[in-house]
Amino acid sequence: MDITEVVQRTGIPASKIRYYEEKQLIRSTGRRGLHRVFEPAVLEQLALIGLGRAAGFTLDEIAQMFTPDGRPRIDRRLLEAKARELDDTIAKLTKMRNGLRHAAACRAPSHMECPSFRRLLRAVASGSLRPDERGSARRRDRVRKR
Amino acid sequence: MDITEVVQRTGIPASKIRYYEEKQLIRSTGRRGLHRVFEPAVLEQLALIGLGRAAGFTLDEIAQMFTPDGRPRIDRRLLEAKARELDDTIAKLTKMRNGLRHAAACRAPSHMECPSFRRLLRAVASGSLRPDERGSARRRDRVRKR
DNA sequence: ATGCAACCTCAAGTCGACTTGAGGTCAAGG
DNA sequence: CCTTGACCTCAAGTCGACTTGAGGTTGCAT
Repeated sequence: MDITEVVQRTGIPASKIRYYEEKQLIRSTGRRGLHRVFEPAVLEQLALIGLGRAAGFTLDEIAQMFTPDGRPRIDRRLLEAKARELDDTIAKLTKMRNGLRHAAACRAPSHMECPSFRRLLRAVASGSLRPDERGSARRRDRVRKR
Repeated sequence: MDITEVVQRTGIPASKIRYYEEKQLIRSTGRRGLHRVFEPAVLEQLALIGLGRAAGFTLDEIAQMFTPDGRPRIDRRLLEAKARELDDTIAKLTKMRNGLRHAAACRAPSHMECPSFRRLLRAVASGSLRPDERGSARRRDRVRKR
């Protein structure tokens, strides 16, 4: 497979694919002339990277978790730690989603009158006031506006 | 409350608080001389912003969802859309976490032999190959390394 | 009244993750 | 054989979200 096919099958721009290769997150298996040649497995690897990014991990963290051929690294401690970060993130997101959903549905005149929304505020204020002190999943970056 | 107290109670650096004010995500209610004065409610608002960021929303998106005093905006359509983005993100994260957790626990000699991990790969490759085409939660940004 | 730590502003810098552009090479179709 | 369009490299630019630093002002304890 050449890079164009990878682009077509994944929707990921070529520049990003080259960048990932440069960063050692994936590998091209050879060249036809100048042109990179990829194994089909790269499709799965790219999807995995996408998932990792969506999960809030940095490229460096993803590089730590998986080898450039998409297999998980053997460091079980690290893997379990990352899983726990995700637990934490998932819990937060769930809280947030419930709050949003409720705010969207609620018919209270002002949302401050809505006990459910106030409950979210209290939970947020008590639980996660301090920003993640230690190694939770990382923040996301800028919007892709096409 | 002056900014120092907000810093102490939230753990958020003053620079960030000023930045959020500049960006209209929060408001200081006055000045004592030069010094900003904040209402206690700002603590909840900051926590809410933190939650939003952790959920992968950009500051602009958060500004859209909440007023500078921390109340949800009335646009129920938008709020529900954001909630759905979160559903999607949560589903991905859960998949990822399960994969990671399994990889950490699994005793298979190579992870490629592990049916459970291969199932993750297949799911990832089929489901989320195309990067979020439209308005899902956004990527996170750089690591804070202290 | 005086000092000075702590606040202020505003511009510039940083960081991760990419994208863009200039300039060059080459595989493949005509 | 000769285009030509798609690919290549490498440097520089961009974007969001902050942080840092220089230079200035001031609430408040002594």
